[in-house]
Amino acid sequence: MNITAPRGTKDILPDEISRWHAVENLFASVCERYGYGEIRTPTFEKTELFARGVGDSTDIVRKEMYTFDDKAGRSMTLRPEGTAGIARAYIENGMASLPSPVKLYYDMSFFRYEKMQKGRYREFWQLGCEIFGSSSAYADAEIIAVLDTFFTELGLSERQLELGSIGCPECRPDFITALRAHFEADLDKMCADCQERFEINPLRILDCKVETCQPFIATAPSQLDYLCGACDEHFAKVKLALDELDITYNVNRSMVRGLDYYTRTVFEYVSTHVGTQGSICGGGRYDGLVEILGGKHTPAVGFAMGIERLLLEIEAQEVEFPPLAPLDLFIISFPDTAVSALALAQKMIRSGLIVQTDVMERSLKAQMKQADRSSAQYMLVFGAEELESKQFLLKRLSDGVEHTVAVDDLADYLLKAREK
RNA sequence: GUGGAAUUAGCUCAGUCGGUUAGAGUGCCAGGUUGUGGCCCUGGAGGUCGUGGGUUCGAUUCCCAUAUUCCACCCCA
Repeated sequence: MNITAPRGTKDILPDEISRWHAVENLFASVCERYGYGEIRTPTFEKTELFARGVGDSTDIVRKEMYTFDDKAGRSMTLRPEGTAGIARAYIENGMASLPSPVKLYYDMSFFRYEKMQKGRYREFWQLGCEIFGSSSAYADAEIIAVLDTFFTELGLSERQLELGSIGCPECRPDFITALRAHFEADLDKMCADCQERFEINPLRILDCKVETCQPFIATAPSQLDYLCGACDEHFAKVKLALDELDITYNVNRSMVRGLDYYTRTVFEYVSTHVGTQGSICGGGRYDGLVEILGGKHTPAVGFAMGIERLLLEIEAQEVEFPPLAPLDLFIISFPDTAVSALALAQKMIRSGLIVQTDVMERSLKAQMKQADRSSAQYMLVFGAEELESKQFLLKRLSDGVEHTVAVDDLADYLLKAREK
């Protein structure tokens, strides 16, 4: 083995791709029914976009980005997430002048330099949605409704939605002050990471999993108790809308987000099936992002869902997919009819059928075996006699029943056979 | 970034207490006579035992390094 795929990347082979297509096609279908349009942004952007948009203090920006200088010496970065690039595109393309709200969805791959684990890759795919221009809690509710419909139609019955609010620039400082006050006294009894978090971002202490820190975290105040009037009202409205939509959720009093741009509503779909990477999908409101990137103040809300993790979850929950369309016909030929068989296959394929014929110049028996393994519905042997008579003995592989069909009726016959 | 485990055929795995040509199942290819598959039988191809060093008369086996994957942290989708 000479050259291998770079660490953290992987090939998706035909065997697996049908599941990807099923997920991606369903997602597109659901999004379009909710009135979202697809957007694709560049694979790399100026580094500054992520430094500003995602946040300098985040792990993503500090240690996980694939950053390089291009030949003109400009710093570029492979996109580590989608929202910053989409917000940039929203501003740059004057989408603010489109009728509000602007609803977008995407299906793109992202890059983060992380240590490999199950459900965690260096190039990974996300499906996501964004709504720009609405500050209403109903936009938050709709974003979650999109996901609920998607999961329902996918057949993913087991799902857990964690919901919280991290407040806004008005009320978060008060909460952080309260957090610091709470932890300060016992800080020396907590882990080294937490002591560092205390300085950099006390919110992160709430995420700590070290055993000895738990007692202090359990008694810590919650952002939910420190929401300002407007944030509190917003959160209540989101919950009300979800109740009305029959979407169950668990109010999580200690949710934290890794990206700086989140405000107010945050949510996450979690699972126990995808290793320690419990989060399948995360999202929330980011009212400040467009402004941070130089646009007009534009409220927005969105989510991103990891396709690889979703597929792990699908497998764990044994979700069934509709089987692939089977081969309609396998044409078996002899050396003197092989070219005619190719032409016949071409004709059938252009009628919309799925057809294969031998391109190995194999023996009759080997072709029969190939036809069998291809799980074709029908096969026919195309020899000199058939070339002469223009009649084929069509054999149904499931039971061996044979019918004589004229060449001109072949396509119709097979198309009708599909309907059974 | 920290700690731990694994790595033998395309795939799933045996095995060698250091010793001739490293095995199985499955998959792949062909044959079992001339125009009809699945089952069965026979044969074949396919491995520098992850890679590079070291110890040794001799290493796939022991030691070190490195790569990759997995697990726990960390982080996130």
